[in-house]
Amino acid sequence: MPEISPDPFAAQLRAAAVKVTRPRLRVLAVLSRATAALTHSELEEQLADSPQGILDRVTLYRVLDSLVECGLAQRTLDARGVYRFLSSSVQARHAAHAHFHCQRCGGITCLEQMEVPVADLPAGYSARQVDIEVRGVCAACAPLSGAA
Amino acid sequence: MPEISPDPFAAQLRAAAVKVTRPRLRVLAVLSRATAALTHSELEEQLADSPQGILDRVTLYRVLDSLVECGLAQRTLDARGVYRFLSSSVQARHAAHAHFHCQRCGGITCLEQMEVPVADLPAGYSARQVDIEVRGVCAACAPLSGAA
DNA sequence: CCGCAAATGCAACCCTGTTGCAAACAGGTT
DNA sequence: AACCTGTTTGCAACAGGGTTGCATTTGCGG
Repeated sequence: MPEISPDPFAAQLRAAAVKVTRPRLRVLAVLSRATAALTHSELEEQLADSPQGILDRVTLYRVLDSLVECGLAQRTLDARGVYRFLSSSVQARHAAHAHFHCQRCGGITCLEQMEVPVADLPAGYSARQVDIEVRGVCAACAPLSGAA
Repeated sequence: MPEISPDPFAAQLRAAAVKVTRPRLRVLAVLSRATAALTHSELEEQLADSPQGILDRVTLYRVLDSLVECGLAQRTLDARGVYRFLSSSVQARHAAHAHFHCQRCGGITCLEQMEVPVADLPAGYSARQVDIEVRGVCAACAPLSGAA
C-alpha cells in the first residue's frame, strides 16, 4: 500500500490532478529520462525493454494524451509529420524562439535574439504557440550561394 | 492535334519539361483555382466533382509529386501532419505573411494583418523568406475545443 | 470495504502515403 | 500516318500512425 510514495513522478501526477497509474508512471519516467522528443514507437520500444514488459499501443497513446492535456508533456510534429512527445520539464529548457532554416544545407539554427511578435488574430482565434521560421542562406553557405 | 494548345496549364507543363497529360492538367487547374493549400483528399474530392470524374488516388499522389519536383507546386505539412499542396503561382501571392495553423482541424489561414518582424540575423546570414506560423485553435473549432 | 468513474487492454478500424505491375499514352522518329 | 520507347496511369495490395468501441480492471474517495 503506497500511501504517499516517495516517487517524484507520482507527485507530479497528483499535482496535475490525474490518477496515478503504473502506465503513466512508466511513460513519465521514460520521457523525463529522454534528452529529445520521442515518437510513439520510440517510446513503445523503450517501454518494452523495461522489466515491466510491453505497454499496449493504445494505452500509450492515451497516456500521452492525458499527459499532454494535464501539461506534463508536450506534443509536436516532426518533419515527417509524426508526433513527438517531450516532457514539459525538458521542454522548458527549449522555449519559444525563431529558427533559421538554411535552404542550401538544410541546417537549423536557433535565433535566440530575434523577438517573437505578439500574434494579431481575428476574433475567435486563439494562439497557443508562435513559430518563426526564417528561410535563407546561412553564413557557412553564403559564399556558395550563387547556384540556386 | 494540339500543336500549341491555348491552354495555359499545358504551356506551364511544357515549360517545365514534363509531359502534358490529362491528370496533370486537371490537378493544375484545381490547384490554381484554390485560394489556400489543399490536402490530397480535398483535391481528390474536388476532382471527383468535376465532369471528368474521379482521379485515381495514387495517380493524384504521383501527379503532385511531379508538379512539386518540376516547381509548379509546393508541398507543406499542416498542423496535423498532413501534406498540403499549393500551386506555385498562388504561393507567390502568399509570400511574406503569417499563417495560422489550427491544431484541431489542420486548416491554414492567412493572417494578413500581422506584421512580419525583420529578421535579426547573425553576421553572414541572409534571409529570403520569413515564415510565421501561429498555432492554436481557429474560430470554427473554438466552440469544440473544450471537449478535447 | 464498496462503488463508481477513470483507465487499461484488446481487437478492429480509418486515413495518409507507398510500392509493384500491367495496360495505356505522349510525343519524337521514320 | 504508323511506330516505338520511356513515361504515366490505374488498380490492387500494403505499411505505419493514429483512433474508436467495448468489456475488464483499477485508483481512490466515501
